Amino acid sequence: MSAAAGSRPLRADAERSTARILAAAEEVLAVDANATLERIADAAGLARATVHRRFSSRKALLEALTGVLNERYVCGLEQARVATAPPIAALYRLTELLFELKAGNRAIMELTADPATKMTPMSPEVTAGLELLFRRLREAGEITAPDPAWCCAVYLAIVHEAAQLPTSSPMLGDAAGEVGARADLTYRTVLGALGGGHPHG
Amino acid sequence: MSAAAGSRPLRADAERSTARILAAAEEVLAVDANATLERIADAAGLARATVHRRFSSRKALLEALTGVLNERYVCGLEQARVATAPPIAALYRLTELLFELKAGNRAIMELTADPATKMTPMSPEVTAGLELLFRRLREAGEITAPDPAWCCAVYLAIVHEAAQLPTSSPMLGDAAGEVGARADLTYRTVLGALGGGHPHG
DNA sequence: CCTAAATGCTACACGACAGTATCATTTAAG
DNA sequence: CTTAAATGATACTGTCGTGTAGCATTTAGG
Repeated sequence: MSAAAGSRPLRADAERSTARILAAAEEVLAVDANATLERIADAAGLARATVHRRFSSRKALLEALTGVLNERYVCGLEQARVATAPPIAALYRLTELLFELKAGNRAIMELTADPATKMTPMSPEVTAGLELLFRRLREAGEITAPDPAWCCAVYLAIVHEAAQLPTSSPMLGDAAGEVGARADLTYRTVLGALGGGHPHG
Repeated sequence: MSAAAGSRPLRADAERSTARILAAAEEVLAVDANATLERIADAAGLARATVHRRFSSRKALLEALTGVLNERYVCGLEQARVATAPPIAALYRLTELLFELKAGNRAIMELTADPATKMTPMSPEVTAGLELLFRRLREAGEITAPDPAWCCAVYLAIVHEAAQLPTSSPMLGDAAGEVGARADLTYRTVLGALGGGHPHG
């Protein structure tokens, strides 16, 4: 669990602090990407100095945070059996997991990449997993869009929009609970967007 | 054309300065939403002091910029005859216009709204026009999604993604030029996403 | 219990940026 | 041409956020 395994093992409470800081950062930065370290410290119930003790700089904190997010994506990709399960099932499962893990936080992923390079904030592992999924979807005839990169972009964009959709929307009407309804909507929308044969659910 | 018609008519060169500043701001802020006023001034070929003369504060500049963007949207909605033309044709025309006018700059629109309120940066007029279009699309049976707000969100998200798609993508293969190909892709993707009957082009 | 680690708190240095002011110079417009 | 507006350049102020340091206190862990 430790953020950096390079140094001596941290004490138990210190480890908890890092976890609380990362959680607070995720929560605060999701609302305001330029939030102060002090705001994050407050949300974590800690002093700003402690934040600086666990993370040498703001940049370091952001990188650690994107690391956590990437881990979640990887976890989701594994659980969804993106490489082995029937691709439609994998897509559905992955979508559910993304909403459960609240990994749909697109804004946070773009905090690390500096404005100049515009590099992808997602790890190559995650990108590869997602592209594999959409390649398999295409080979199975579930979608027609030939470019995995485009598929990923559309998928993540729709996940983001579905996550921000107000609970009162008629798009989330029946059946399952909060996350289930959003996942369902995302699933159907993405398949339609990428040329799936299901015109509707 | 003047940003604020409240005061005496500006001299011709001053008016040009404001225009150049707004153009530079649009260009620079599209890359880095937190760019300095000095960077904007440099891009406009003006001194930072001049920026402060034409716009009383950074906030004022941002508001003026979103105003310009909103005007473009309104212009596009009018030209596309969103209220009167056959809805599919209006959607296609509007999409073309958005790419021509480079109005797809989603990031800039979110600069005005402070993180707390999370209000929509688009003017009610634009929102109403877009929702009208999607309501008409639904009534015409072109899409099935019942929530206009969801339709708008998905539409704008896909426009944004299509705008960022690299020119080398196989999704932009044949037929028309740059903007035409992106508009075409957006059009097909959106209809599919919202439950349109066209599984592919 | 005892030691070392971790934290809270305060103060401070440093840099970045917004905004203001002044003056000389250029430029539009009558 | 003549006047007033607009600009460039420079300097200055004030604020905010990051990062550092020191000290007293609390807490984990042997």
